[in-house]
Amino acid sequence: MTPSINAPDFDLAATVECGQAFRWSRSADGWWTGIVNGSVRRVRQTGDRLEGDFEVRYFSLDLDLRSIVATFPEDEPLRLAVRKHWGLRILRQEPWETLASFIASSTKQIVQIRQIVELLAQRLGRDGAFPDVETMARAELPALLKCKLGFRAKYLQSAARMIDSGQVRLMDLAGWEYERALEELQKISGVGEKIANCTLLFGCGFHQAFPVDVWVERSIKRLYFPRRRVTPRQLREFTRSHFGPYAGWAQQYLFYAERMRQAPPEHLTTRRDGR
DNA sequence: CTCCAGGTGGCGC
DNA sequence: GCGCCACATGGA
Repeated sequence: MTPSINAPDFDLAATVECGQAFRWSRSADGWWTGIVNGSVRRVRQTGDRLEGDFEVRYFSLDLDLRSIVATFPEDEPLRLAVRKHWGLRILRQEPWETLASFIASSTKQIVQIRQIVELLAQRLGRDGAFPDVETMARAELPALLKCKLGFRAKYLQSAARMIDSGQVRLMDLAGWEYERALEELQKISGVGEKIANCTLLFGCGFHQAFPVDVWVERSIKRLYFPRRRVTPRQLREFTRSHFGPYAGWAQQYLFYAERMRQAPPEHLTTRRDGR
């Protein structure tokens, strides 16, 4: 019989579908299948019961969601997003796969990011696992282009090479100060503030990292700065000061709520008419 | 066919 | 700093 635990304050579907991970999919029978740290995992949630091949740490089930949300500012927009998607948790993912996935993400739709990550795993990885840094560092550009990376191929290749050669110390970042870790990642060409923050939040345990993409920017402008001009400088200042020590978690609630406002419920497909 | 996508680097101001 | 543009590729 499969192992199971009581997992209160947890929404498996929201957690794996909110845009932070790209290798989970749901079967008709309600089971989710994902590849975590190179191995296949099958998980199902029924009410508060979580069963299957789960890892408590990966799903951040060792953290108390109520305590985290208690650190959020008392504002209505965030309160609504949290209520709507209660149980969404930030995953603890592998740093390299996280960085690589988000390098692949720039100006791509989520369905296409999933496709690129899958192609990289199938063509370059072992047994469907995401290719490690060394493998990616040795990969030639044409091989990466076949994975539909387009202009991102050279960025991914140089990222792998900088990490493999020790110029960027990806595996050490978790123990560093946030600002220093952010700067370290931005030494990589093709990695700016947004991708660096995604990597720190989803892959390196920095709860305060606050990625600002087009959806979050739209959300924040609409909810917090209606009919006002906001410069990039002001936006950055706001996202770093307003949301507290778990700002990244707040960001994910805002991101997912904004996506769900415009997308059909179960798939993160896009509409382009803005309504 | 046209438009656009979890951005970034390089450019001119 | 800020605003603009190119950058590959595929889905709508």
